Amino acid sequence: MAATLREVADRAGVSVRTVSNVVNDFPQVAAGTRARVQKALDELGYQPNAVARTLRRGRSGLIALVLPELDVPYFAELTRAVIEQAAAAGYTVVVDQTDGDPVRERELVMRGNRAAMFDGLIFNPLALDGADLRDRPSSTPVVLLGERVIQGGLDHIMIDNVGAAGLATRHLIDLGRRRIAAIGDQADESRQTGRLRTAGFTAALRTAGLEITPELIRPTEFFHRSDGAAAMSDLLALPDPPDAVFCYNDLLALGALRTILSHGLRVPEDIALVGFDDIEDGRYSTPSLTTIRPDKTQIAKHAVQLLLSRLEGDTTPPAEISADYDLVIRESTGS
Amino acid sequence: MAATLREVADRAGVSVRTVSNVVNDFPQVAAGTRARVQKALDELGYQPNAVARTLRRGRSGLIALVLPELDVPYFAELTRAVIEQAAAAGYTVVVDQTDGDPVRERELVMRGNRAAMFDGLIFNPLALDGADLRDRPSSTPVVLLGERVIQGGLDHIMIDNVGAAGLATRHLIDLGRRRIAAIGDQADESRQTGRLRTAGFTAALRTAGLEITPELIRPTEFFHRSDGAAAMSDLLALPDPPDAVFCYNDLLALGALRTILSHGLRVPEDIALVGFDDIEDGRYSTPSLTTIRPDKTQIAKHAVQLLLSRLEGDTTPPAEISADYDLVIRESTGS
DNA sequence: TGTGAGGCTTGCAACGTTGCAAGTGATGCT
DNA sequence: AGCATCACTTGCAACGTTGCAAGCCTCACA
Repeated sequence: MAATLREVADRAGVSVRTVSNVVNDFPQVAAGTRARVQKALDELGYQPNAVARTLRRGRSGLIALVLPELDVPYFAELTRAVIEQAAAAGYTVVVDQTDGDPVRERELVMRGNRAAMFDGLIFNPLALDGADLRDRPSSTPVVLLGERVIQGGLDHIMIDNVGAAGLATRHLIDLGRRRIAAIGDQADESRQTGRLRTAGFTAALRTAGLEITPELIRPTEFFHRSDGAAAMSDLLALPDPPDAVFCYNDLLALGALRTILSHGLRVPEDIALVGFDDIEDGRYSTPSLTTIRPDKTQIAKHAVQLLLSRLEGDTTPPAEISADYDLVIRESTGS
Repeated sequence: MAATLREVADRAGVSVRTVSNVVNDFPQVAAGTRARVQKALDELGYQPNAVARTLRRGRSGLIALVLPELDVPYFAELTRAVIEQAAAAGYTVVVDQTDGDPVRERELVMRGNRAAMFDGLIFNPLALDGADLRDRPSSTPVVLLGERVIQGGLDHIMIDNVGAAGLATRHLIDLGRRRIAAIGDQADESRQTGRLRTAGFTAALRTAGLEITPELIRPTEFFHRSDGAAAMSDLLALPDPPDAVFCYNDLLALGALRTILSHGLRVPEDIALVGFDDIEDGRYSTPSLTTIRPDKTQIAKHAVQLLLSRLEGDTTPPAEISADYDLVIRESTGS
């Protein structure tokens, strides 16, 4: 098992170099020799050693996708899109999850191509910020995903969170709701997603001439179902509960939905609900979930293309690309 | 950037070998030399080249986890568990998804350690069977996950599907339900999961003296929400619809739930529902989902430990390990 | 002063592959 | 016959690392 070029060469009675030429389909090989070598290759079941090849060529054909949490549906769905895009370009994606742990993020991202065997990195940071990333010792190209504001210096694919949050909020306003809550604000300065969406939320309220009520803007530590359920409980305990809620992602919304229904209230009649991400779960909940749909395929496509162009030596200044999004209206706002 | 041992050695005025000794913390290095080398290492920001190291050492510290679909919550949650277990042992997991495509499965699994840079493989096949796998040319250790019956020859972690399906079915019988349906049977001989669960289902009915009604056993192509929704529509269109449904995974159950509720029926009053897998979604649906909970942590732990023991040269005969499971009763069967 | 031991450092080779440039032998042309 | 040409094949070196065993130097002791 595990034949090397050397062994194949001995069996075929040629030099190692000639076997390599056959394996790599170089034209300058006589038909007879090629056949003889091919026979030996088949008989020994030769498979090129990827590690040696990578060392020699300086390219592994692997790109790493580093995400906070794989079992968050948004990331799982994004991962699928990235794998598909990369496969189309002949690259294999390997995925790793950081749980947003700064130590782990740093470990994976900072040690560059020398340490890991990846040609490039697509990275959605939770804890690391621009300063951390700028002085990476490595020269492996990196493309960043997600909403953390990185002050320049690196390629970055994002969506317009302020605009998208505004769109979601306006939809609730247009339905005639006046006491609108938000779930998912984040106090922590380093978590930009929540802050940007809150900015869009309040801007939309202000534009509509509605009052901004701090008690209706609920922070959460994470964006999980349990956070949404807990925040919704708090909102329902208010003397004057909201008649609509904008949740900063679909998991929060699904958690909130569960809480609302278990209090005997109806969605959307009593409380209208909008989420964010358009994960599959939200299409099958009852009621199904109105949500902001970021174009995940586009995000993946941009990320992979940008990374590959860097791999091919593109040295244009770092790009900031905004992906499209739209509002998908479903039952939770009463379609 | 990307300093090599050679460059560090030149800067510190020592040999390459000595730098290597410092990097690897060999004791036989004089304190002064060590300090000087360490200084050079720091100044150049040296990071060992993992590819060269792997080539030399024959170990990469990477294990691959190959799964059908990453955006199926069960697999996403299992992935988290595997990553955690492997990290505890100092291994990094890279994940790849096959979509159950035999070509892709073969490509990833058959070309062995020579081709990929992984020390071992944890593989959940959908399409490949025992015969395919046995004559792998590679010597990379593999541990199989999932319910496909592999006729010996490889390590395999599974759960007792027949028993688990029987447990779920008995629960419905104990509730007094008499017209019990199943969703997720699979005609395709190669998809064992559905067949095993159907075996457990019918065995439980038979034991309880209930009749087996073929029209109540609905096959599906996949185990996705949409398959569950469609199958449930068919069941509701029967002249005499069921009063309980056992779905072969939670996604099927969530799809079925959506269909039931949208027909104005109640769960569990009109139809009781049991799923399988215990994904997080089922804990937050309304009603929450009664389900079979396989011990994912245990599966991951066994898989990683077995793989690592093979890596260390364990040559005991291939193991077949059954992981634990239990029944979690929630609202969908009326707790 | 010679010898051995011990502490520290080093050169060589190898992991398996491929780029480079040179090598071989046969063929064709003058 | 002599020489250039062509088609094909090959050896060497290198990618960056580490195992092995030898080497050097100093020091202690006789």
